Amino acid sequence: MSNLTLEDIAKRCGVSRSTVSRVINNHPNVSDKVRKRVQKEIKNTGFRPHAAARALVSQRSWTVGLVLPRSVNSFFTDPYYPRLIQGIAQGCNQLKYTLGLYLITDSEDEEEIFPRLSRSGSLDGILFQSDQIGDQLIDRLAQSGIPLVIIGRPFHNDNISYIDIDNISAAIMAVNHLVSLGYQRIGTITGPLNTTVGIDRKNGYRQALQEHGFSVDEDLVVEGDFTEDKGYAGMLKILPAQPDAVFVASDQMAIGAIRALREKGLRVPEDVAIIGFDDLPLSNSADLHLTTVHQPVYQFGVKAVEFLNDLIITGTTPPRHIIMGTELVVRESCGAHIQQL
Amino acid sequence: MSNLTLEDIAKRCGVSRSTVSRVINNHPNVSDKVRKRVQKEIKNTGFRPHAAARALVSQRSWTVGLVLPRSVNSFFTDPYYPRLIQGIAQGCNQLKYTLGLYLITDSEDEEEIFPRLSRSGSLDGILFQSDQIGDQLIDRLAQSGIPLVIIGRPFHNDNISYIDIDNISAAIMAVNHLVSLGYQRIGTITGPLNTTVGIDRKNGYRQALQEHGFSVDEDLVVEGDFTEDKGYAGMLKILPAQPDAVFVASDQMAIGAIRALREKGLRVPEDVAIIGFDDLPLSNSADLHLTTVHQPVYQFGVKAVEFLNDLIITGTTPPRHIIMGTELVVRESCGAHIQQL
DNA sequence: GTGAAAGCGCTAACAG
DNA sequence: CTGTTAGCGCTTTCAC
Repeated sequence: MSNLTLEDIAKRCGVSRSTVSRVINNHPNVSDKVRKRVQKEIKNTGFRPHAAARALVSQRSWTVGLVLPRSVNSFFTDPYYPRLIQGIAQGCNQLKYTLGLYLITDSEDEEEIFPRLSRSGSLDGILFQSDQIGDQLIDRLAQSGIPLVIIGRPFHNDNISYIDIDNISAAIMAVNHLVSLGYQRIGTITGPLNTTVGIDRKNGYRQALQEHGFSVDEDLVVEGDFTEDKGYAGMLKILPAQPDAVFVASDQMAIGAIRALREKGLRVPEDVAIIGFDDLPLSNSADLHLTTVHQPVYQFGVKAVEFLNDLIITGTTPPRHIIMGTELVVRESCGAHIQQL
Repeated sequence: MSNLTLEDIAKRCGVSRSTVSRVINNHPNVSDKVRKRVQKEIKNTGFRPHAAARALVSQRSWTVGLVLPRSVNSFFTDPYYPRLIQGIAQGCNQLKYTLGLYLITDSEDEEEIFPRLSRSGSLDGILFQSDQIGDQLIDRLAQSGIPLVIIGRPFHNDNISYIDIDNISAAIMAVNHLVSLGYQRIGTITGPLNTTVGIDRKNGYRQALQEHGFSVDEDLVVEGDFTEDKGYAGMLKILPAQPDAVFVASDQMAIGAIRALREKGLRVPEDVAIIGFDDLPLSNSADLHLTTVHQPVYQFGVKAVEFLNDLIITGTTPPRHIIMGTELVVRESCGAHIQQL
């Protein structure tokens, strides 16, 4: 329908196409009278400037890419990603970017995606979910010079911009809380240990324990992958070691862990206290008042886009790191309310 | 990095830019010798044609948009959407489209998005999640002539292309199965009744009952919204009417419903049989062997993109409708295995 | 089989 | 304040 061009609008208004362009881009140098006339015509005709033409001449596509590697297998199982994507979408809306979504699915060679991402003119910048497998792709992208923000701390390459939460401190905070409540045998169900988030939270756990003079009992440490099933299985596996409290690296896993506990006839927090991580809406549902580390997922997404926009405008060097804070949300599953009686 | 142009490659190879263009686009009229030389140079330099320039001249952006209205509040709660998006992403990869994601978030006026979608040159076509609120946006989009496929049956406008599953037949199939197992008081927890999918599944339920000569007891019908919480609340609400079986319009709600049942000390399926809808991975987890209607969410997404691609190539008229099949997956929650003893 | 030339629709100097 | 002009990088006739 809208196959009008700048030229068409210009003719109808009896001005040149530059003037119309100026009106569209809010340049000051247009008389009010002409501006009004042109604006009216634009509105009446429903004219929209051609995106590709604009992108070509201005070398800005106003599109940013979000890359989610296939190893993010909790994508359709964990509410974390949808929430993150909502935040990112919101950030894009605010800054007038279009969001291009690049899910690397099983069948696609990760190699294949590089040309699509680096093709000049299609993306102003890239948001890339940190991931071990994708790390060499990240390096290539960084070298290509395209503005790039890694979501989460990347593996090898600290010489690159990223946004993350302080997972180590957050885990320490959680475990400290457990210690302060008097628990003696504190276990953990970790995230996947081929991700920095998994590693960092685990390290925080160890660090907190050590600071309090506890030794780390490896039987109390089980690797998970953020899925509920692994939370369930992890708790089953950890139970023989007789924990009195467990720091579970995601709420989704905590739900599985609590399910395992209940099936064994164990009560939360009386028999085993639980602290989760994420604080997504599900964490405080009817039968589950999970004490958890709140991370600002949505705001994190918004911020990531703002950060990327910064790099697009001001350049990618030197690399910068944004670390967002977390906070402990104390509800019932850690047993704090019992202690206060 | 890759600020090379066709012209640069041409020079290095001692040919014209037309020839390089031909090589890139696999035109036949290039001698093997030259083709090889150019291909090698492209590979060596890592040259990528400029997307915007290409889009401008060919009037194809190779991008399709996916629009998710804000009323889809189960977006970050129900695994359905992530799975659908995976399918769509896969379809896009196959057909070499980039996927543009348009989440309409609370704060954004739905009006505001129309210009972004209809801006010429940015999108080759649009996938739009059916939704009551968005329906007028759908009409405007359709009128603008852009290739458009609605995901799910739209509300008022049958004069538009859409892809859906046969929700009515699927619900009938589910309820028939319950009837054939001898249940007498079959209830339903519906989807949101401001969506066609919610309405259709409810109508299928009624229809099946009526075909078998059952009257529809309104106390056995409760409106839900696809979230687990509403499944939980819905079951609590329906319980006084003493159902012996309940058709729950989504697995996510079924999980909540079963939770409610268990809390009341009721067994599934002995006391109340349950059939869900979706058959996402969660439906067959450790403690939950849900009988459910399988819908091919992932393939549905792939198919939607293929359909859209068809419209892009062959034109949007006349509108076509694709209806994908579903099947009943009998597991334990409906009690069929007990009957067989 | 290959090159020259035109032009997609727009922005941004540069004149005036 | 406004118009003219020159491309942005590519595809595609049209000659040869």
